[in-house]
Amino acid sequence: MTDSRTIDAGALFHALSDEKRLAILGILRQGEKCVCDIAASMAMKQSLLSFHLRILREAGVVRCARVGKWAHYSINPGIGARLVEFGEGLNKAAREAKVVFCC
Amino acid sequence: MTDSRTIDAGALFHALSDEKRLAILGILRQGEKCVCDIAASMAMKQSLLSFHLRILREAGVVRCARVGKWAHYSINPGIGARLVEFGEGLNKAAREAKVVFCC
DNA sequence: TTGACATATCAAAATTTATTGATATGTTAT
DNA sequence: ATAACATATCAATAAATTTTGATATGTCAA
Repeated sequence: MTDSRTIDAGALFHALSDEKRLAILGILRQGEKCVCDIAASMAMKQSLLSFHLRILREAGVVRCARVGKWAHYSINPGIGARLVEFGEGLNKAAREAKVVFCC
Repeated sequence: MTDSRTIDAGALFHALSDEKRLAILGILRQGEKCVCDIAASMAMKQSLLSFHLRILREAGVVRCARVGKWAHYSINPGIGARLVEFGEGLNKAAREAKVVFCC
């Protein structure tokens, strides 16, 4: 059960921590793409691309729709909200932070 | 120049991709803490804690104020906004995503 | 000024993650 | 059925990150 609700923050951030995966995400910002299109704009071995796509997929960052022999990848709607939520949590904590000198 | 504006997404997400660092962040949500306090609630070698704090610090997630022999760590105000911004960018892209069948 | 303390840094070892090349799986066209 | 294609997976290696133990640095108190 790896849907957009069940992903843990660690896996999500790990998926986003790699430059190549961020580049893939950059390409997907334009819209849905099949693997061959991503490969074309990335100069990257097919098996490696597949590896990175899997990590993004399993972390819930992207989703995949198989259409015949092609795999169409797109940004998972809802993943942005997860990040916004996390960011707002940090904001809230930082705003309310009590500066209690502890030592 | 490692301030809250100049951090790159890769380093930021990498800092947040580790369970122990997320746990540290969880503790800092309560407010500013010195290293000894964090150590007390984390059962973790001092040198290892220092290592993780450095990664969080260099990614701009937390900041450190030295007070005598103590180091006070707190969540960097502004880091939440970075995440919110990134998340909203993804949301926007996902919303506007053209499903152009490419292959 | 010596000693105890808080934290940081360093080098080595352990662990994890990324990359490569080869092969497998499933699909479409012939 | 066969061949060509798109993508995924696997085992081996390479590279990066984390953990450990030891030591260094700076601060405070006696």
